[in-house]
Amino acid sequence: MDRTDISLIALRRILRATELYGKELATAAKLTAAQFRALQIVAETGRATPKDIASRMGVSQATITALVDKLVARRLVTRERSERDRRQTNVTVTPEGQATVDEAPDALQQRYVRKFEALEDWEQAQIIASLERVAAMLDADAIDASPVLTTGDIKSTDKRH
Amino acid sequence: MDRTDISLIALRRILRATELYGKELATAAKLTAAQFRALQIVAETGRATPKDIASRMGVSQATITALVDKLVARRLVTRERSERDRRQTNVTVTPEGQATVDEAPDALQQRYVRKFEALEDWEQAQIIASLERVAAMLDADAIDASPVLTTGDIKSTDKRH
DNA sequence: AGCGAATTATTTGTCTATCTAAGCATCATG
DNA sequence: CATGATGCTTAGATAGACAAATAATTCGCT
Repeated sequence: MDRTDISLIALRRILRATELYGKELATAAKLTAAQFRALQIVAETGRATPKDIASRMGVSQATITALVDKLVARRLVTRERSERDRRQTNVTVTPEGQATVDEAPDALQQRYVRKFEALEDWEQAQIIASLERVAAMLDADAIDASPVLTTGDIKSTDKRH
Repeated sequence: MDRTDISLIALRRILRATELYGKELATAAKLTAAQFRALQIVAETGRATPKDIASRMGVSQATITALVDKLVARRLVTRERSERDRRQTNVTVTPEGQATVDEAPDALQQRYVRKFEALEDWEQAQIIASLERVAAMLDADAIDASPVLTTGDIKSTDKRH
């Protein structure tokens, strides 16, 4: 088996682990994976418009409407018309919603974070270089990928507004 | 922003690119992503039982029944009772099904393969080491990750049977 | 040999996610 | 102010997923 295959297999393991993690996380939070992702996006900065959420998740706005409906019903977010532009809706995380995200189980990501931080400097640097290299090889271009898998203290690289 | 965050962002880009690739692939093949994945699994060794497919995809058998129904309707696979164990069903890829997999569009993976192979030896080695490192940090353990994103010439690391 | 338990697949019913198309309100601009 | 663009929602459709129930078969044990 050549190196290309080996790298694909490792990649595949990463994808699979992440997917399973998503389900695990969602199950523990009593939400579906999609709902949890949406909630995370909102919680990241405290609020977001459906449009933002849709583009971050790569789905249509209609999907977000339904998703937000469910989150509102669970009182994890609220929905209000924006003052600045009354076509827009602000989806705002509630304390409960924030708590749900914060109390997400100590699974994959935290495991990853802990292990990553335990690495030697040079090793961290190498991994970053490699991951960025792979990401560059994979994505055609300009994909929005701010850290949804937030570690809790990242501020979104604010984009227009 | 610290290194952990940077690495998470890169990881996120990889995940996203791969997800989008899945959709792209499926659209081109006129199948949904799930259907395509199932077909790939069957095509990998020519046949598979619903049980195998379910565990490889991480979903229930009931889901596979419905998925295989659709693939059968499109004549991409056939279904017959196994001789060895008549509780089992063999899902076998048809020439059309195989062709569908083989003719999957020249998108992400091939882009990746080409670029990866163009790298210097030391760079390939570094990427592999990093990816495996990350995979190990992410997956709890023993996750089946044989190359579904097959490059066309990988034989499954045969497992019991 | 025969009975009960386990395994494999399917059916049925329900829920969620997702899309497209269409609609409504609002903003921006000529 | 009329027109078109933008942001969101609604409506209707399809797909994926699960749990529970069912059926067919095989296995384990006495």
